[in-house]
Amino acid sequence: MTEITENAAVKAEKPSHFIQNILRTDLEEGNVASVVTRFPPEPNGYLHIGHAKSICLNFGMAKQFGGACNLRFDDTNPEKESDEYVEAIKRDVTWLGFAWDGEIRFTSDYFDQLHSWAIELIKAGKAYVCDLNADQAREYRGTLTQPGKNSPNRDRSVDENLALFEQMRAGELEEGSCSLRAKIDMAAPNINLRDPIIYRIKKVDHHQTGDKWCIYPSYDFAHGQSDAIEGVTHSICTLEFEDHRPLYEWFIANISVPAKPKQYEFARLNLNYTVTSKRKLRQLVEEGHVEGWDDPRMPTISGMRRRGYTPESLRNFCERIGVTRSDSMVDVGMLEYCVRDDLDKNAPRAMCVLRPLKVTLTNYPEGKIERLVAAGHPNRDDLAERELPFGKTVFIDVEDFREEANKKYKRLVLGKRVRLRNAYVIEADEAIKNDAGEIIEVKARVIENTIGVDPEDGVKPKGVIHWVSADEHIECDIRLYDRLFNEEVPGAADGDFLQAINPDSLQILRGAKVEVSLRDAQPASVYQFEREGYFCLDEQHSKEGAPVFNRTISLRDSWAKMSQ
RNA sequence: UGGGGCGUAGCCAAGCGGUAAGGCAGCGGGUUUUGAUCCCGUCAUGCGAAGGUUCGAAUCCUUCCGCCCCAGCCA
Repeated sequence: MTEITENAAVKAEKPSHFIQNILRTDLEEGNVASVVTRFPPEPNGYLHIGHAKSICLNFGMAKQFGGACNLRFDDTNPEKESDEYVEAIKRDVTWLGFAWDGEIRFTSDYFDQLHSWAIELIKAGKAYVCDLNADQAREYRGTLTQPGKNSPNRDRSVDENLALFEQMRAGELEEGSCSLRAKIDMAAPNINLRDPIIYRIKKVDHHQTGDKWCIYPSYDFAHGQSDAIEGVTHSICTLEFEDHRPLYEWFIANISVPAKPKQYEFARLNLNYTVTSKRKLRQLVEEGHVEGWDDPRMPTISGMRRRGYTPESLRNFCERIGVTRSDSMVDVGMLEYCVRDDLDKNAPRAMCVLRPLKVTLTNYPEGKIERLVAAGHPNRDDLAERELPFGKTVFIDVEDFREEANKKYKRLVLGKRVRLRNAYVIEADEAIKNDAGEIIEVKARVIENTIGVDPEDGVKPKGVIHWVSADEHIECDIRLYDRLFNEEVPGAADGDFLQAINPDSLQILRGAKVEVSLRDAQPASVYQFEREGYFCLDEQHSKEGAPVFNRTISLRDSWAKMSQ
């Protein structure tokens, strides 16, 4: 009874997407015994939010349908790849909350098999060594509207092809001088079928296989066959590979592979005000526009992790945006919502004054320190309470005091009352200024007996502001982040995405004051600094006794909206 | 102008011939010792456009329009 109701509710809340429909149908009709997917990154850069969508999809489908998902490094181009990236990718996938089936796989694990399948194609008269160089090959390929011309070497004998391919393998031929091509159709309207290159000479060491090979298979030749070797049933990739599907199927049909995997495509993630292209992200790193791949402003998994985004929030985001075949541009506001949603529920609360203004409580006894207690979270009693030392001098934020203000301003105003969160109601009497006319201190009074209750005289405080004890607190730096780009589609305007970089994406505040309960804060835990936002310790910049906090994201701020 | 895809609200996205789900954003209101959270309400006579079929069309047919991808020995 309950189950039926719950299932019905779940169904109404979250309809299935087309990949789920395909998997369910294939399982029901017995087309596959179980589902096997794979996440196939090339280790040539760090994973970003777009990869998170693919990871959640591939691992998520395996999990939902009781199947398996492999992690396979698609390492067919040693020139661009490195072990640093494979380590980072493993770390990121794990952090996101997924576990791959069995051992890590590498396409390079299959180089021997792939090589013998290439020979199989040659023997079947379906592949040949072509002597055209890259420029010539381009000319022979034709254009989008004109068919290509056959290579002069297209009808070489099997024996000659075998001998030549062996020479390629043995390193006897120069890089670029020739290649192994599949013999399909130079007049095919789909350019991918115009005798695609399946093996090329690259005399470079490989991060996994060392100097064993000087020829490497192309993506097209390696991917589907690797899927077949691993028993992948559903090879899920992005839309730009759609035109490659006929080629994927051609190889599977013409080679003695152990299984017949199928390729399905979905739309990659586009996020506004964000760049999700490994090439561009690498450029930001290499040209020093950011601190590194894990800079908190980067949309990389490692950057978001350092920023304080949680695995749960990212998974939820990927769940919410859906999986379709239509190009879309998701609003970053959706991501921000997911981050706030998770953090609001789970982040312990604390107080931190970002821009300190000294407040002296003239009627409070000199030297007296009260140990007040505050909840760890307003809606959860399972999070530990914390102790707040309260004394004669406190810091509040400069933004929270005005000499005069209209009724909409719900903070401290001269002659008016405000509540110090988790503490007393106070009333401001005087603003002390320096020679430049800047307010450097506020003299105020504590209204007695106002811990947990309103003032006895019936004059209620206008609002609630946060504060930190001047006697006991921790000095820290705060790093505030804003979007890295000012344009919705960076570079769409003049073609150069670097021109769209937001010069104010990082703002550092020195000398902020955070409450003492954060003495042992760890980088992995995110706190809500009440009324300000969510923050976490930055492991790169923090030093012993000199913590630095990253603002993960601000709180929603309707005041900022109405006051502008 | 070849081939392959995609068009449902500002942004995602259900819907698959029976009279437009849900979420984000926005707007209005309530609760609140965070201007947060939470709660309530509101937000497409309309589904890229025009014709057609049908008692009935976002769903079927025709034509048109727009956008994306493909001419690496990258993936």
